[in-house]
Amino acid sequence: MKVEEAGRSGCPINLTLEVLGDRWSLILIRDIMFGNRRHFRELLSLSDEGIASNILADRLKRLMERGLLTRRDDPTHKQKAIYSLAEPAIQLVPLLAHMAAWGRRHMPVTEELSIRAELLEDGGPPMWEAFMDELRHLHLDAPKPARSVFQELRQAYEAVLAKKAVAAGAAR
Amino acid sequence: MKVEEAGRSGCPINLTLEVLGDRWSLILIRDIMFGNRRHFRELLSLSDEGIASNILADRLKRLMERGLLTRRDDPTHKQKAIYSLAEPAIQLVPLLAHMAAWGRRHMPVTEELSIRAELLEDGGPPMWEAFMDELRHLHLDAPKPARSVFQELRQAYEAVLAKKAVAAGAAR
DNA sequence: GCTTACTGATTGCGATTAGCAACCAGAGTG
DNA sequence: CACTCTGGTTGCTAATCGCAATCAGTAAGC
Repeated sequence: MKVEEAGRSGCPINLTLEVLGDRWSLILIRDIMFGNRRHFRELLSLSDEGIASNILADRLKRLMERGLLTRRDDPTHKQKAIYSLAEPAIQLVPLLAHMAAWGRRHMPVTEELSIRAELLEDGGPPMWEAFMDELRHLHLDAPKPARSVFQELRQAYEAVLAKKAVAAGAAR
Repeated sequence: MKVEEAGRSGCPINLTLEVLGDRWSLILIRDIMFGNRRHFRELLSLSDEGIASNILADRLKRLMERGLLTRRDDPTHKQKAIYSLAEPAIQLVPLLAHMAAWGRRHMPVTEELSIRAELLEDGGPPMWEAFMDELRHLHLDAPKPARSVFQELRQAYEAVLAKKAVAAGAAR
């Protein structure tokens, strides 16, 4: 039982790490943000990294307590919940873009999983802002913006998959 | 004994998290980077967050294995080691700047510990680049750049401390 | 109305990790 | 010689991780 949780220090980097400094929180936010996974089962079974259900439940709870996620009932199913990004989580877009850019440069990433990172890096802050506006539409009740970064990312991802399929076919 | 460590997925965000996704690695890099702490004891006893010596030893080893830090002997003391940032770690500057900016906006930070974050945020990419050049001088063998972001940050930090001391004196 | 599948979780349990405290040997200092 | 400082290591306990099994409530098919 946690008695208090005042944090180890008032340093902004430390405090950010106390919220996001584990191996799953940002993975979850990534999946909700870029994969638009809004239900428990989607996050559980579509997870590339294979999160366990108890860890998922725990992280969702923690992220809600810290104000990064919100949860509401799904009207189509009385037991279904919809998880949404709160504004602080939406503002992680630049951070995630930088993280992805760093990983792409220094880690053995796969092409299809890093094409979106490349796009986001090239797009820079204007693209991030557009994406954040779109997320505010999808997760908060903001109006729908003209540009859909979400669609741009998806199309680029599918183009790579298609290209790889062609290459695999030619090699046969 | 770890048999293999191929990673959970080839996603750049995931791979970055596998290296930096814990509560101490980035704290260490922050202290080496912004505090210029280069020895084990400095990192151990000047740590605001109070890292334990075994955790420190483990993280230093891990970060060296992953290519983020290097270690060399200190010529002034045969038992002393000097830890330096490698290029991949230096390239974390923008990431840390964004992390600090996010923390400053969404977490209960203290003024004196966030003034440097504010400066780095306002300075933007040009300041980050200048800082990275300076780090390459301090940690690799690059030439000394004209601008010293390090000094700018330190002066701002000390100015806040001085201001707080005056305020405390006036309140007495 | 009965079965079957799916919903967001919870529980049990072994393995790993975190973190505190004590300790260590080698090196320099007075 | 005694003392301090160096980068660590060891032992121990508590917390956390992560897999598998399980759960009760809901909806849909028949």
